[in-house]
Amino acid sequence: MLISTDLRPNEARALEALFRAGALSRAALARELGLTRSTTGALVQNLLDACLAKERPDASDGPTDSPTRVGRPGILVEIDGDGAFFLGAYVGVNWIGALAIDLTGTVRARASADFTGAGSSPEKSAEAISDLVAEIIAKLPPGARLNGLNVSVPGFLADDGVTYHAPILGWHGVNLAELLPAALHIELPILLENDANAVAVAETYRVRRREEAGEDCLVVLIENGVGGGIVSAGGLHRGQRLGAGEIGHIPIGDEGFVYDAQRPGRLETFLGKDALFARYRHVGGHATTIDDFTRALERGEPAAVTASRDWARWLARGLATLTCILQPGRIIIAGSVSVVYPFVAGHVEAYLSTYLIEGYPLPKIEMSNAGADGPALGAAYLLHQSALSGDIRFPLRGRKRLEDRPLSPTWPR
Amino acid sequence: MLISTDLRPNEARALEALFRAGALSRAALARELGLTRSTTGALVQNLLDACLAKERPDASDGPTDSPTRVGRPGILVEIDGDGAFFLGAYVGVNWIGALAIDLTGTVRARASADFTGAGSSPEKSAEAISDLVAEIIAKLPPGARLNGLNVSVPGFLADDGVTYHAPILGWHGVNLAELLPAALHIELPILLENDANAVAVAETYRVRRREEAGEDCLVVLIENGVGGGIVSAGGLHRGQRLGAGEIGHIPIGDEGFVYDAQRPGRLETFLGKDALFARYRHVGGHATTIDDFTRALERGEPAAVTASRDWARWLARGLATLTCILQPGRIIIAGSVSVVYPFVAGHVEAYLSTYLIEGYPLPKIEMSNAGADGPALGAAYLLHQSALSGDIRFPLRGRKRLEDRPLSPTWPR
DNA sequence: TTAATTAGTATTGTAATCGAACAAATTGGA
DNA sequence: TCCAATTTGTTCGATTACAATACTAATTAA
Repeated sequence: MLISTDLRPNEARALEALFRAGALSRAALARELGLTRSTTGALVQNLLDACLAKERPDASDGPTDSPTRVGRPGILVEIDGDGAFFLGAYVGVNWIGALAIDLTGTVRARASADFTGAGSSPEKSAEAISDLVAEIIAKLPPGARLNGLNVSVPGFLADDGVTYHAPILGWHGVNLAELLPAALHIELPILLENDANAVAVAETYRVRRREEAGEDCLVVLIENGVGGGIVSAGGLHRGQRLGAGEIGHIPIGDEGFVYDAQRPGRLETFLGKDALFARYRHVGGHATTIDDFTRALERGEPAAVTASRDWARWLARGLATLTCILQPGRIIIAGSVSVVYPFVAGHVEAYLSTYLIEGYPLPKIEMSNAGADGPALGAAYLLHQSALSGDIRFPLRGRKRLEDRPLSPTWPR
Repeated sequence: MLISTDLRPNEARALEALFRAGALSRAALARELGLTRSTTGALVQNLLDACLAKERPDASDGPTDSPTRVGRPGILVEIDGDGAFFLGAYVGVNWIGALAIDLTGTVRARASADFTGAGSSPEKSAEAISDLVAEIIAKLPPGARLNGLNVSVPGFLADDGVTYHAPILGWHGVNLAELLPAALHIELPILLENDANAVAVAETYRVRRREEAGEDCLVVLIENGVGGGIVSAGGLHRGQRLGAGEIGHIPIGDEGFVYDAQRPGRLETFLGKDALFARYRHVGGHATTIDDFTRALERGEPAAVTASRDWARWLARGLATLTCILQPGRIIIAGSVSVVYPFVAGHVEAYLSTYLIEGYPLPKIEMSNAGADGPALGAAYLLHQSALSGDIRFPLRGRKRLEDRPLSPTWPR
């Protein structure tokens, strides 16, 4: 009676539709998927048996389909969050974080720690991640099925296609995917992802408004380095070696605000945190933290205003380049330096429009929502997305069917 | 017995596999598709009945699968070219062209004419295209089934999502997809495509080597303007309004080789034909055509060498920007100015590597193959691709099944 | 000549889906 | 209050695409 270890195509599509909509009746789901009600009924029954979906007990809320409608009301079906869990982690320059989301995409547990990734070894990073993962697992319901760990790092895949470079962490040829399993003591699929890509997913995966669903989106992540994540047609544009979006390195001026002997004038040397503060000091400013800098901006300190306007001009130039090449519908500014953006939004948009041909559509520019969770959350979302799209690495099968056959990536408790 | 008007999924996959391989036995096709021989046999029979495939009479050539192999030899099945035809056209600044490919992707007819698109009206363009299309259809076998016309233009979709801007043609808010049907006197799906995108498809669609199949590729089309086409995972990256890849407009320097009051220093003002010749004259050169310029390069004329090296430096800078953002595996230089590239290939690669971080993979840089056919050929290939991937706008059904039901996009003769 | 191997086909079984019919639950009138 | 209209969910064949198996056909190697 029961067969394939992974989701069949329409089961995956049903879960995706339920994820997007939150909850649907069988009939509404049938319309969504283009199947008949009878087929959908059987489909839903399978998902219920597998503990991947459940019927919502309170049929009270009605704003799902249409209000005050004739006919027998449907029974709302929604994803059962406890059906599966996905782990995301982030190795940053100053801190490290991890979190778990459930099958509904809700964050169920998070943990973080100060960690000087730059001064430490990849082995230490693996151990730190392992500790955070253990901490998180303890907060999840007993018997929770873990479906993978995705770690986002500020780096890119090396030419060998296996190891990672993360100059900003001092990593050269590191294979975290090999280090982690040893430190974890759990068998779990391990993936790595670029941090800006992860943030891009975090900002775009959970789409509320319908018109934003298929929208192309560019996320610009500004810390000390500057990274970019490109989401097109709902998927990441990763490039040939999963290293697309290294926008911090595009040559854009002759000389940046901070000195760089190797590649002077690249975007990072104008937009990164160090660059901003170098410029700020150059025009007479004194603050050394982003918080102090924004407070100086709030009270209109001339040096801060000047530095932020200079920053805005180069940001606009970078965004113009990116817009010409990618034509995103939306650009999201993320990272700790992004808090400067609201002070100069008008300037950036004005500069940007002078760079583009008339008639060329201007992207919407927005601030990030995910905040510090972004990198780890996006990493976890990527696993969620893979599982819901039927990726065989993340077989979604629930408890009732579980008895028939052993499932490897389960956390025994 | 007969059912859906379009291709069923595995029929489409089978045609795609046959297209890539050229010809396959049923058994080889079964391995390719991951189906059983029995299923594939039925699948092939359907394609034969529909006149979309045919058995190759000479079983003589063997280099399809493996040589000197034991066992009963298979009967090679290949796509029946006459099963369907696709039209592609190109409206350039100086000329206009059109061609027809058959279901195997082979060019079966072409026609072109001098045409000053810049000085003329969109209505005239539509009429000129219509004339060329009539000329082409006359060369095709009687009863040929036409499956659409795709016109590539050096322009981009306007903000309204319907009309096109092509400043270089003097087009502002032109809806060629509405003008064309009236001029054509045939009912035919009409599509428009950016010319650089089309060239990108022309350069990448027909992949011979296996390792290049899924490769990300960037095509840089250098005429007077500079356009880019981005192919990722076998599909075009079109951006939000189908206008991605307008790389000629990225701000890259302070001032170009040619004066531009509106947006000085954008890539086009360094790399376009006018820019190259402006630089050439500036350093004392006299030639006025690309042919003369390359001849000057061949005999080592100092002015030509200087101009080409300056051109190479800015090309490298542009490619560095594009490589950081997109990380293509391959970059193809196309357009009439591209013939300069072989003279400075070494310089471009050397410059490029200085712009990129160490460890970052360098893309392969190649010259275009498609030549002047590129824009129209790519446009036609896009229709071919849509049809083979089961797009309902291009229903592939052959003659035997055709009797049961009227098919609109057929050319009555 | 025979064994091994591979290609193609005929037959049968099965999972996914559709279509039609029907019972259940609701709204809106009469 | 009752009944028509409407929508939901389910049941039960029929259909379809595919797999599994067994068989025949055509070739090479021994």
